[in-house]
Amino acid sequence: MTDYITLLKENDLKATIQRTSILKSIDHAGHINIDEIYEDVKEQHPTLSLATIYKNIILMQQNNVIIEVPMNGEKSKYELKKDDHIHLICQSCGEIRDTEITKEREQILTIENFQLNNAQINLYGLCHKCQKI
Amino acid sequence: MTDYITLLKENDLKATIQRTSILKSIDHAGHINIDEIYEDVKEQHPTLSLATIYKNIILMQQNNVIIEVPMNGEKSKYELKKDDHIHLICQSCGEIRDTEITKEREQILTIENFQLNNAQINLYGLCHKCQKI
DNA sequence: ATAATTGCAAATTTTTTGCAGGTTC
DNA sequence: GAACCTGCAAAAAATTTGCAATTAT
Repeated sequence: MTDYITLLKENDLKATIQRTSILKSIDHAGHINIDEIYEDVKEQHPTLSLATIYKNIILMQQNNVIIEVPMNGEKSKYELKKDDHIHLICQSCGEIRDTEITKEREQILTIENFQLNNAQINLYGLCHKCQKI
Repeated sequence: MTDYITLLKENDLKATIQRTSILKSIDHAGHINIDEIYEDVKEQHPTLSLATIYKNIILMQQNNVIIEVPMNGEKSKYELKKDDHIHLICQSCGEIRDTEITKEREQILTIENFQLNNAQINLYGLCHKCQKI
């Protein structure tokens, strides 16, 4: 993903330098929280305010550009909008890896009397590297 | 579940009236956030302070009495500690239903190179009732 | 040209902290 | 009676708001 301007326009948002910067930061990090975006984005745009980040995070969620990833015991992170997937969160190093919801897995999410809209699956544990330590 | 005093003591926490009240509130609601606990608990114990709730929510999580359920776009809710399970969250009426992670479903949680510790699965959609509306 | 967006500062809301007095075991 | 817990008030942190100036289309 690289054309944030198109991404924004396709979703009925004006392409401001602030928005493309925020998206670049999110895309680059994969999963990132508001404070981290702020630190990140300030390097190129020292005047970009935290209020602008808050406002845009809300707006870009509403317009399906980004997704909130609520975290256990810490601030929510954000990622670029993509199909439902599983987050593997390492409790040792903090790495968040995405993994696909395969067809077989999808069936498992078919639950009687419930019309699924979207799935938020966070698995906490140890990544490959940290298992060896 | 009814014996909150034993539950607390088994997990190395003193059984105060504040703690049993908070647990009763959580247990009764199923899933509930801090403000709701406060409103709830004040009825019986008008002097019970919000600070006490915050302190105890942290403590009871650390001591495995309760679990945080981070929510999309709203404050975290809390539930009594139990085995991993799936939350079915109705986007229309807000109801949160628990459903078991069956043996077949467990397959979704088996992922190469990841040592699973605990699973946080929130499915957003429409409950049976709200599908008909 | 118009409507939307930004940055700032201030307001609000949420969460944490310190400590004197009270409670549990 | 020792250690822990509570409630209060105050502090700190997080988020939202209003508005004049600027920017995107």
